[in-house]
Amino acid sequence: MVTITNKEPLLSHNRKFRMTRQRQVILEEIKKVRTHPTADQLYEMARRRLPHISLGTVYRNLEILSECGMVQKLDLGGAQRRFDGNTKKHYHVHCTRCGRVDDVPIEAVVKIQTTFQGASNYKITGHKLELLGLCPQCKKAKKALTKRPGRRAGRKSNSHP
Amino acid sequence: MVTITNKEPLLSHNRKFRMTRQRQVILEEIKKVRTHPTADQLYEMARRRLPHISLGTVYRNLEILSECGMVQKLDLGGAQRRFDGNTKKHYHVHCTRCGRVDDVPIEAVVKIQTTFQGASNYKITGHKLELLGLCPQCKKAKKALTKRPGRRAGRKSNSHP
DNA sequence: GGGTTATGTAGGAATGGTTACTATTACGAA
DNA sequence: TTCGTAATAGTAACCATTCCTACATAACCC
Ligand SMILES: [Mn+2]
Ligand SMILES: [Mn+2]
Ligand SMILES: [Zn+2]
Ligand SMILES: [Zn+2]
Repeated sequence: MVTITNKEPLLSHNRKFRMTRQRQVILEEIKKVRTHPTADQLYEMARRRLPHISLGTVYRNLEILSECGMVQKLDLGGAQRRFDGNTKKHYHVHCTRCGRVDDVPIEAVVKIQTTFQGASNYKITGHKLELLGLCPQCKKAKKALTKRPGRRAGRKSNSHP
Repeated sequence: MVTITNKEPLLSHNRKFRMTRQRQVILEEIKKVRTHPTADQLYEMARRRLPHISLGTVYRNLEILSECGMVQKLDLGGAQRRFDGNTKKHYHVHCTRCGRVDDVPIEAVVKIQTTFQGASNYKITGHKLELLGLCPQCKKAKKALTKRPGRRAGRKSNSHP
């Protein structure tokens, strides 16, 4: 269980933000899960506690919270952006069958950047690595039935059971 | 200069497509550049030769051409998808300052996947690696003037001079 | 060739995630 | 409390992408 202080204001550069009830709830909800939810998944989660919160508020606060380093904005390929309550740099695995996203508990390999340093005329300063594969569930499903493996993952189908 | 046959039909699985004038022009234009253009950049390029072509036609044909393996669809982070006339698997560098995208002429490192094979309970089957850095132009600009380094790259600002 | 059906085409309309705007409300300092 | 500012809910606008539909063309059979 994660407890977040709601007394001191958030800081971003030299701008300070209030910790409002909505912002607090969004932050608590994203810290609660490991599912890398999308903005509208978080909207649904927050709405269970604040039925009048609006989707725009969720988007705006996720932007602010990531600006303050309290959450991480993920830009994995695909239509919808995802958010991560874990702010440490880490890699992700993306299930190619159901769309689920999980952490890969290995620290960032900076050696990758040095490997590629001379390969182009760019000065390499960072990298983004995303692993692709099959989650445990889909491994089993794939092994069992060799039917057509479920067409492209629907928009809201990557809930973690 | 790249010449593409327009006599034999394109094949995708067991579906065959005609090589229409529009499709031909789009293919020629993307093969002509190394800039990884977006769909509407290609629309502008094609429009210089076919003033009546529509944006939807460009999207549809890029989809078809990538399905046939004649072009590559790139899903780098960011709003707009990019397309690549080079169909071989290769890595890309993304300039964090101007948004330009270039090739990294190093073949795909499959070792990456084996490194991460046991790190999660996923079966790793692929990976996406994107390098970030400063292009030659922006290296110079950064060194010369330490002014504010140009806000986030505008939508149509990454033309290669 | 003539007729018929399947498939592809171009352009415009619709979709959906995201952001921007506006009137109203909540907060915090004086 | 009062005043000034930031945040909110609700809604409209935005824009990349996808879908729809009337029309055209190819393929097929006879
Ligand atoms: Mn994570
Ligand atoms: Mn390329
Ligand atoms: Zn899965
Ligand atoms: Zn640059």
